[in-house]
Amino acid sequence: MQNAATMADIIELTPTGLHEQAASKLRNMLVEGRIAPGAKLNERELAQALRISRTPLREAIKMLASEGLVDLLPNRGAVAVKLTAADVQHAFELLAELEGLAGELAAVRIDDQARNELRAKHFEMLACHARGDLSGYYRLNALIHAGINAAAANPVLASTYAQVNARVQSLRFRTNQNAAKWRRACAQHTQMLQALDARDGPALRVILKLHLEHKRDTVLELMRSGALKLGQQA
Amino acid sequence: MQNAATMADIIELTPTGLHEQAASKLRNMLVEGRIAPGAKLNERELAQALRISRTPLREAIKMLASEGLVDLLPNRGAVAVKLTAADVQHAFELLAELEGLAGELAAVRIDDQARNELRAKHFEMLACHARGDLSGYYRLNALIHAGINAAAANPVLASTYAQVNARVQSLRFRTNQNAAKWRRACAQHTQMLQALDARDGPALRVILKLHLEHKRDTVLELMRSGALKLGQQA
DNA sequence: TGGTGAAGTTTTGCATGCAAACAAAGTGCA
DNA sequence: TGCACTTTGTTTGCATGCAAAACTTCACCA
Repeated sequence: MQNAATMADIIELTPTGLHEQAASKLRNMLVEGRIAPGAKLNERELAQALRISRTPLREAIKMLASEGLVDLLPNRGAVAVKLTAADVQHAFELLAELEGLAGELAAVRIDDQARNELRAKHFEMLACHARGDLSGYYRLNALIHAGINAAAANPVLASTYAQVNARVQSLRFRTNQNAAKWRRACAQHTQMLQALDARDGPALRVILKLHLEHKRDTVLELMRSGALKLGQQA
Repeated sequence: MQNAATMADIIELTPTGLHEQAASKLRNMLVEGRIAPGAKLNERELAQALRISRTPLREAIKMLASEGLVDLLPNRGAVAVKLTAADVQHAFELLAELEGLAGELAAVRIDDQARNELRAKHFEMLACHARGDLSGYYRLNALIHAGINAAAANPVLASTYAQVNARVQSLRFRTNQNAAKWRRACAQHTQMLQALDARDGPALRVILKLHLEHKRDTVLELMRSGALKLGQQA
């Protein structure tokens, strides 16, 4: 009968219910911008597209509303949140703090294996930079930041960061840095690794906070120049 | 979208929908401990108690799950989250940081009127301390911290703080301080006001962070001594 | 012509019904 | 008695149906 328990654990991988599947798919569509900011979420359409009924879909939408990804309009359904410049500033103001805290904790709590793995990913990322491989750079960059958050060993912090980050992820997604900013980001990443090696929590906090503030500026510039594109998609 | 949030707050008077009403009531019951940690949420019972059908109730439960107030067990419904000591430490680790950030921002952004109002509440709170009026003290204490968070003028921070705070609110609720800790808390509040007057953001950050860390210790002590009581309610 | 209102359509919100999963009690067997 | 299996009742999860609200269309009138 231990077999049954093991089986249950194994097939835990299969998405538990339709509402969670729907929430997951919609979440991806929202953060990737496949559902444009400001777009209305038609229940019947989405239910047909996801091959489910409206009931679990509505439950999923309520979850996304609590995560701040959609707005609920009374008797008018849900719309994908459309961030203003102020919203972005507020979100990054918080993200910088959260990532700073994660870094300070990670510097103290990380073990050698995780730090070595981060170092490996760091150099892979520098390789992507050298080749001009932007998508590979972003992938590794995200993995490094996720690794720092994981090393902080605080699940509440991790889930909170993920939730706030999801709100601005679609904007970060579209960011195309220029060469100078890209170099600066890489230099900051090198500093991060040094702070990690020195187990200097306060230093890593400062670096990460600065790193996020630069990212904020990049996103805001992009928003101001390319805001029409996003708006017209809605 | 602070616009939507503000609007929603204003017309909070009009009950928007049954799912939101249910979520609000359940949230209060969970935060106040009227639904014990670990307790199962029976859909039919709750639906009858709230005089609604299971459909909007289930939507409300999904929202509470996204807020971290209940756990969703596949095919087994929802249970009120039961915090371990580690959970509490993680939550306060984050709360201290969030409140510190709010303080640093508030010290710079607060206007004279709001600061005067905070000062007034501060002295009212000291009056409650002098009279030994614990419940009045808690009420004013909560208002002061809420005022600082509001003065930070960052809706994303505010809602995030509220969400994390809700998870541990039921524990703070039961906290009965001893005289020495109570005095220390009051002294810290006086320091807060001084930092606000000096518009010294970093100082206010440090004070608030320390304040929350002390609160964390108090809650953890209470948990260890009275953990059985909470457990048996489940 | 521009605006107003009324009928029809669509969409949301909620209640209900049904099938599958779970929990519990009872039955048979060693 | 102790244990495995069956059976019954309960609960969850999802689909469907229906009423109210909102949007659309179009005719009407100043």
